[in-house]
Amino acid sequence: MDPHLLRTYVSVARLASFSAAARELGYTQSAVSQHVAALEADLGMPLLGRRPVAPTPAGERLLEHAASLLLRLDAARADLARFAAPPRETLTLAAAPLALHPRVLAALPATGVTVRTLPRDEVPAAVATGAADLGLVDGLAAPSDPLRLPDVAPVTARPVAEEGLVVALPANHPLASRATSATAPATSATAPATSATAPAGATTAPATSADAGTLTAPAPGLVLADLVDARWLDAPDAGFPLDRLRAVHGAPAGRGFRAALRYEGTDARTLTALAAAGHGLALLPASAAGLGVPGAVFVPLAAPRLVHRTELLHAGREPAGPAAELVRRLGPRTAAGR
Amino acid sequence: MDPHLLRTYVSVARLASFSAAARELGYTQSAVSQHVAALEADLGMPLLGRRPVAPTPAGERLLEHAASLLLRLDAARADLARFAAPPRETLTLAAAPLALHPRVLAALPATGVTVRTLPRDEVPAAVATGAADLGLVDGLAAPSDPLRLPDVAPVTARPVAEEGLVVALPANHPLASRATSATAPATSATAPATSATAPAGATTAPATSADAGTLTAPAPGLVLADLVDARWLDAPDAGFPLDRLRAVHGAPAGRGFRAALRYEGTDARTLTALAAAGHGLALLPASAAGLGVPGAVFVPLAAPRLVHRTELLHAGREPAGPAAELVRRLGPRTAAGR
DNA sequence: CACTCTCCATCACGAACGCTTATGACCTAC
DNA sequence: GTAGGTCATAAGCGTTCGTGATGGAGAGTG
Repeated sequence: MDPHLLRTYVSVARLASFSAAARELGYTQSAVSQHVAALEADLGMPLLGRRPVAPTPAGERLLEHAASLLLRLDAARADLARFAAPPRETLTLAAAPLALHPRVLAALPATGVTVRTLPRDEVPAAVATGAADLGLVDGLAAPSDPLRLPDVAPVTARPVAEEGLVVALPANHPLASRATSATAPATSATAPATSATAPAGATTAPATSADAGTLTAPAPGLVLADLVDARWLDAPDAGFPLDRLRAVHGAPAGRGFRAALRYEGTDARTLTALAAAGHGLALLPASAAGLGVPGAVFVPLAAPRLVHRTELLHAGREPAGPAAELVRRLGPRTAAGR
Repeated sequence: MDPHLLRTYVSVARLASFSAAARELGYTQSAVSQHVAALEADLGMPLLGRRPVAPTPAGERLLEHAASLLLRLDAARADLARFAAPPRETLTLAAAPLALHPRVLAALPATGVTVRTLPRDEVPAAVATGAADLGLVDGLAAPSDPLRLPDVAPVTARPVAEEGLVVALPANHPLASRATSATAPATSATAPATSATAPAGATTAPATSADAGTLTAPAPGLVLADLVDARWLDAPDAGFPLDRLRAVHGAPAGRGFRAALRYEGTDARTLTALAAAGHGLALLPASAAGLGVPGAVFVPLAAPRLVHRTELLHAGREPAGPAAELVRRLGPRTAAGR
């Protein structure tokens, strides 16, 4: 199980071609063929079906292991390199689409910052391999529970903020009347000041309701179970995967929360605009109301009791340089939670 | 970062000797020297100080990574091998010293079972590498919270049981009067029936306090904070590491919970006997009262609100063979918790 | 059906690598 | 000072690894 062989195997499996993998890796097709043969001989089982080139069941299994192993290998390299090199002056921040919390924006240094939006599950890898100094990931969790991050990469997580969840609707949607606040503000402020000062861990109650018309008799929010049969935006890279909603609701994978329009991209504002245009519902953090999307209505999610939690990731034990400063500003308490 | 080089590096660091590592690995001392030199050249930094042979700070860091990487490499191998081979007939169970819960004992098949007690942090590795089919780990956690397992190995955890915690004392200890029940039963039953039928997740309330008189209120149990200055048994392989108690109490590492006698071993009954003999306090699951150690008194822990949680580990997605049967008997609910 | 194109497997060869033996430099013990 | 231990270095040599060339197997085309 030489990592070299694993690397070529992963390439071959991904490209479904020995020749293409050879081109990508700078090898000869012959070498790639020998690599795969060596790996299959080492493990004593076929890994790839030829013609067409596709992984066997065992090969599929190996792909999962190999991805994790190679990532951790790179992460170890990066960690050691970071250990020796002097701390960088610049700060690169990898953020999931909905994770760029106002609290973080307020704590960023004035210069030398690069922000990169990535799909949610690529952020830990970016932090681990050193492609980014810090990462911001978000997700659904019970109040004050840590996020269940995939343990593909060794990173340390610190809580940043928790806030309520809302469902984005077009203004003419039948359920829009349950919104507690008015439509989105006209000014498209980049950093909404609401909840920017809320301490992490505090469950942001849906306070400061604008008008009291919807408070008592009509439901103050939506129940996710009532939206199982609705049409949702399928935005695996920008919002929450629909399977996540199904898991939260307890539905089996593939049942309920049907997809309407599918959005392949990582822009949270685009996603909100699509919801506002009636192409499907979207579950968003409450601060999405500050995105300034005209025509969007946000209805708080009343049940199940979930929060949108944001966590800050860094590699290794303690960050250094500007990353350390940012961590210090965001998290005065070092070991948060259990 | 060839795993071969990592393996030799780990051996050299552990044995603090190039020559000894060469003997252990079946290499020449020269080869080991070249391995280390190659690794240092690859990473561009010294890893070992010579004379005496000791890791540099960067080398210490690499050791952590290397241990995890090599373990995962072995785990991947074992998983693939398991994937191809027919399911085994026998069942090997690796259990932490306090994790062999009566519920599990009751569910074991009649024949073909091997139980192996290991230190707590070696159990996941044993399961991942295939040295054991299933693992049982225990730990302190908030009620219904999953254990925080070190992610050194890719394993799947399922809850088995939760029960209260007790502090083991000798009968003549000043705090022994706070015990709720009498001393250990005379009969040394192998499988205590108490709490064997208690459902998982039920917090064992400290009920039926014995007598009053010590302080203002007749405390029905002990508060961990009152025992910070007591002398504790230091049994890193059998009980809970003292650092774990310090972390629970919020004390900095190394402060409080001083060690009295140190026990190097994995026998829970021995540990209880040491506590009964007055060599120090020990924090144990409530079912330890059934170990049948004469002279031992067990006082429930009233605060902080913690439970002794037991989880079952298995490698891969789904177990096969007798392991699958055991998992099925223990965990009717497949996906437990969040 | 022949032809061609592309794909992957196999063979042979040169270069590079990896391990061993042998030797040197250095330290500690007596 | 010598002996015994350590680790580093050099030379030798077998093995491995990658390349280039060749061959068989399908797929598409006329």
